[in-house]
Amino acid sequence: MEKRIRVPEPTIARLATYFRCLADLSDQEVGVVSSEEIAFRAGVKASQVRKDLSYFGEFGVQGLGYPVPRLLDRVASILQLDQQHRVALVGAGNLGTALAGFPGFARWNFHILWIFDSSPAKVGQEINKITVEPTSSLPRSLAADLGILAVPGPAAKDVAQLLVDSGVTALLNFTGAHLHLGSKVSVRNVDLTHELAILAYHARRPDPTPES
Amino acid sequence: MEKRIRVPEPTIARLATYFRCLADLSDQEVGVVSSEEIAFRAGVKASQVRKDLSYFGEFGVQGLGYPVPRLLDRVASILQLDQQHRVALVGAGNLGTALAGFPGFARWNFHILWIFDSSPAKVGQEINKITVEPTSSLPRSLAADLGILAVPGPAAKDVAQLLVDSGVTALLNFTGAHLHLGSKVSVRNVDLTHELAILAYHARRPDPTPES
DNA sequence: TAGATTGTTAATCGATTAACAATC
DNA sequence: TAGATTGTTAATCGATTAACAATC
Repeated sequence: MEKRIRVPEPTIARLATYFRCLADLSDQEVGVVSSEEIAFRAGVKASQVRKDLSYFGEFGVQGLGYPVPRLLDRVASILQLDQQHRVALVGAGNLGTALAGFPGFARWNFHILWIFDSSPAKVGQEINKITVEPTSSLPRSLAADLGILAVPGPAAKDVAQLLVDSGVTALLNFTGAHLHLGSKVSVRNVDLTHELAILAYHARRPDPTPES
Repeated sequence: MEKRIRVPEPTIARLATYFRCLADLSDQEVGVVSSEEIAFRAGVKASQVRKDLSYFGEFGVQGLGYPVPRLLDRVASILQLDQQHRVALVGAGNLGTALAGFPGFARWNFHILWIFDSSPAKVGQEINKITVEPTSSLPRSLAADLGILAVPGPAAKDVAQLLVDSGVTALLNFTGAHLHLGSKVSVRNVDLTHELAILAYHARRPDPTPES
């Protein structure tokens, strides 16, 4: 790799998949793995794997493959999974509460350290050892790098801005609202009704059988 | 539109966004809307909107725009949001319970009618008026078109197969596992740790300032 | 009619894939 | 060395965008 080329977003997403595969291989004490094997597990082409990795350096040994522990470390470092991430969660309804206890987060080094809700009934309660604070206490300096939005749709824009003003630079948005927060803030939207709608389009609709 | 051309997957995803915008416009009693306005609300280009719609027919009036009620109907029909969808949910943990009560679903015509869990402690409980049944009662004929997988990762593959054997043809998968279920079954993966990992990559990493 | 906006074609852009020289 | 697999280039593929004729 010579020039620092822009890394495609799909590459980043696949890197997370590779990370999971590599963690599995590492658990199984596999020492070396080929791009072919990673590709098979991740459901992509081998050349895709090599191309994706090549954006970040050369991690393999020709004729052999990739040393699992080393590659796992490197991928973790690229995704910054080798450092703790402090997460602020807004919305302590059913979804927010489920997210607060989501077992996968801790294993990937994500730690929800703040929970906010606007309902006085929720404020003061403990969820997963965290005391729920009033959303009205925002904005304030939070030392959080990530934020999760699990509030009702109409509140989304305001709460998102409160989080940004509190220093959060990346947001996971479950509200279905379209947020415009400027280019300094990354947003990933998880829209559950959208997902079901896409599935509804496909359900029972056999892929067009090419006739002729 | 003449030939039945393959519709790109991103187009389907955007259609769901347009649907939401159109529903908003309809609530506001707006009668006609331009591709420009839809595009602005959806965060895409106007030509993208027109291209996306053109895969399914001609819904606009030159010089004027699109009649909102008619277009809303048509988009709903394309996504099959004009008919009820029966959903089977497996996994009644925190996440599953939150999904069972997710307010957005009913509004989009998705109805969770079955909830399964493998834990005897959960079976027999009522969640949102639905009695939790044992996962071991699957497979059986379910009259569900969609399935939601909210079980722990290791159980994912088996439970997915049980749902498919029960007649489900589309699956929303929260387990993070990579499912291979053949081409007749659509799968959408929602992987929360992946999303956070992608955000972690971007957090505090200013977009590469071109330094020329 | 003049102005506006669609539907569609063609150009552009960017990502995926195949192919292969480098090399362990 | 012979066999294998990487890293990278070039070809392919598919989606986005711009442009504009059609037409309300």
